[in-house]
Amino acid sequence: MDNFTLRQLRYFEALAQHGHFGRAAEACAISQPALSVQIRELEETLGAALFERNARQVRLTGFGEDVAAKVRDILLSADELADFARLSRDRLTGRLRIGVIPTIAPYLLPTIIGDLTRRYPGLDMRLRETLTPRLIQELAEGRLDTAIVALPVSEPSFTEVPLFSEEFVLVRPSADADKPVPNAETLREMRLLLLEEGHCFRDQALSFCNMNSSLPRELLDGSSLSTLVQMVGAGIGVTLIPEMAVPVETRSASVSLARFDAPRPSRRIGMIWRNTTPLADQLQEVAEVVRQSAETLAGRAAGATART
Amino acid sequence: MDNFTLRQLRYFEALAQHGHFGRAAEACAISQPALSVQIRELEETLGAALFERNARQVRLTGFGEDVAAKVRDILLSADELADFARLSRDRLTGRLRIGVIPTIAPYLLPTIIGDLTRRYPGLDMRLRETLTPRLIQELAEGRLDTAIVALPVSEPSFTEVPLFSEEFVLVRPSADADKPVPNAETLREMRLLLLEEGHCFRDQALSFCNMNSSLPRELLDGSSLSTLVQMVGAGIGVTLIPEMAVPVETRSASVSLARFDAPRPSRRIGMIWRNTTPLADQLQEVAEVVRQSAETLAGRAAGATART
DNA sequence: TTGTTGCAATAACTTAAAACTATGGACAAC
DNA sequence: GTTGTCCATAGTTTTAAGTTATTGCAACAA
Repeated sequence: MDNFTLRQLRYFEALAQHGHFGRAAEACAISQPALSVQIRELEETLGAALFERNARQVRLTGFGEDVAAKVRDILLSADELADFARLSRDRLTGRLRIGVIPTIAPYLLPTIIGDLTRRYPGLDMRLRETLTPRLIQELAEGRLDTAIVALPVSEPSFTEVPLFSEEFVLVRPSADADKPVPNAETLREMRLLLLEEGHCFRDQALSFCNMNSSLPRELLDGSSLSTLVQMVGAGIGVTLIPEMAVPVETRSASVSLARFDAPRPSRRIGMIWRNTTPLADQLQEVAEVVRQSAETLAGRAAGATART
Repeated sequence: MDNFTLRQLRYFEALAQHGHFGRAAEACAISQPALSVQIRELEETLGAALFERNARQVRLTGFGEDVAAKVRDILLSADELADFARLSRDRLTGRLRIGVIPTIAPYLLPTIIGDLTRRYPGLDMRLRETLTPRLIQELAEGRLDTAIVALPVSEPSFTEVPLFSEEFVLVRPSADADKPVPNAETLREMRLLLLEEGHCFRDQALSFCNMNSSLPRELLDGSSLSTLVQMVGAGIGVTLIPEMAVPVETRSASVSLARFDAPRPSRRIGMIWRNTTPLADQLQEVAEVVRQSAETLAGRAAGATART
């Protein structure tokens, strides 16, 4: 087996360079006998003499010269590894895999991508948009580093940190703009358009009306908030969308917005990660950046809602 | 400073591969706590977590994956070094720098180059032809590994091994073929052509006649044995050449050869190397190959002399 | 020859590193 | 709860690497 050590290779390089045991030892900050022993052991492991010692000088053998070239290569790679580690230390770097639910992703991502790359230059951000159960699964399997979802998730192996709350806004045809704002009960009488099954936002909306997802209802499910708003604009029914979606989704559709009276429906959005992730500290930082991005966005959204 | 060890890198690779401390430790033939400690120390040296440990599995972090790639590279280079050493062990390999004096080189080299490359495939042989003093200097300085010269050299720092003796043959014009063979005294009366100063063979020839090199003589010095023989052919004088040169140098010239009566002039040819060279064992082997090459050559030379 | 000097090797010993066994604590599964 | 798996920690022993002191060899000057 080849059990020489990196230390021996460093000593070897020093001796090859200085051609003198005493000075090479000094350069390595060890005593001359220590160097002699390590060089001898390296020669024994390799099975051939690396140096020719004579009374006036220490010189590499032909074999030693060949070895020296390879040793330089190894030590260079080792130093590069150390450098790489030093540069990565205490810094969020390399790959960061973030999962986001579909009712957040289109509105929040454009902002946070910019904010995060600005905050962490050189970060290789990989984004995944899918439904909560899959995000949870991928996070548990280590295929994601973190996810932005609606809280609570209640997985004991995950840490949750709240980011913000967002209220739900009623979207109804422009014609209804002057009608009174319905409450949870009256909403149940209306034709409520919802996202298809699996979206957490669907359940959150239903829960506001105290309705059960699995009850037989006359339903028209949309695959995205955008679709739902278009359907409302066509006079097919009403829907709820999260506040954050308002500026994007109601820009071009002829619909009217209405805010509920208290208790207003809302949901809490947060970040989750594995309890065991070594990135916990850095993810706390990321959460803070996301929180601020969302705050900025909410300000704009509120403005948009007010104008409508 | 970066003081991780190759051992830690090997353990790291095993753990990255197995994803399980117990099994990785087994693969490394150490106990599980030993592995845990070494991995922890590697992580401390690098300043960041390499693995995420949880109850069911051990998984590389993003940083760990980057490190794993670099570690593979380092370990590969280390293994290559070990392989290279193992292949070189006990085998004459790589560069071998041989010096030869000019009165031997043209006759011996063609044969021994062939014999040595046949005997040591992959040997990178580098030949140097020059006068003895320079060979000695270059050998002492480590710019040659060995030299083939006339013995004795009497350098206490060199080891000498005899290869063979060769007699000197008188070369005289064809017209003199039937004259009696001169002895040392009568030779002194003839016009003796010699190599220029610096060639050991010049001194060896002179010493046979009990003449001093520095004595004022009517001389015509040649720069090679070939030149001398041509001059003899032109009737300018007589010369001595070593037996080994006979087949090559007298092939085309119209000269006659004569062997002296006892005591015949001769010289001993041998190989020398630094006492301290680690190649001593291999050079002994080389000497044996050269000796046999010379023997073959001498047989042919004797045949040629007889025929003339 | 005979010190003397410079330098690497060796010896004897100490300190540091790495291994072992035994045990503890977290967590998932039953 | 209880059990089993698995990694971390503790305490101890073994091995590796370093120290100082000394020896031995070769070169050089007297």
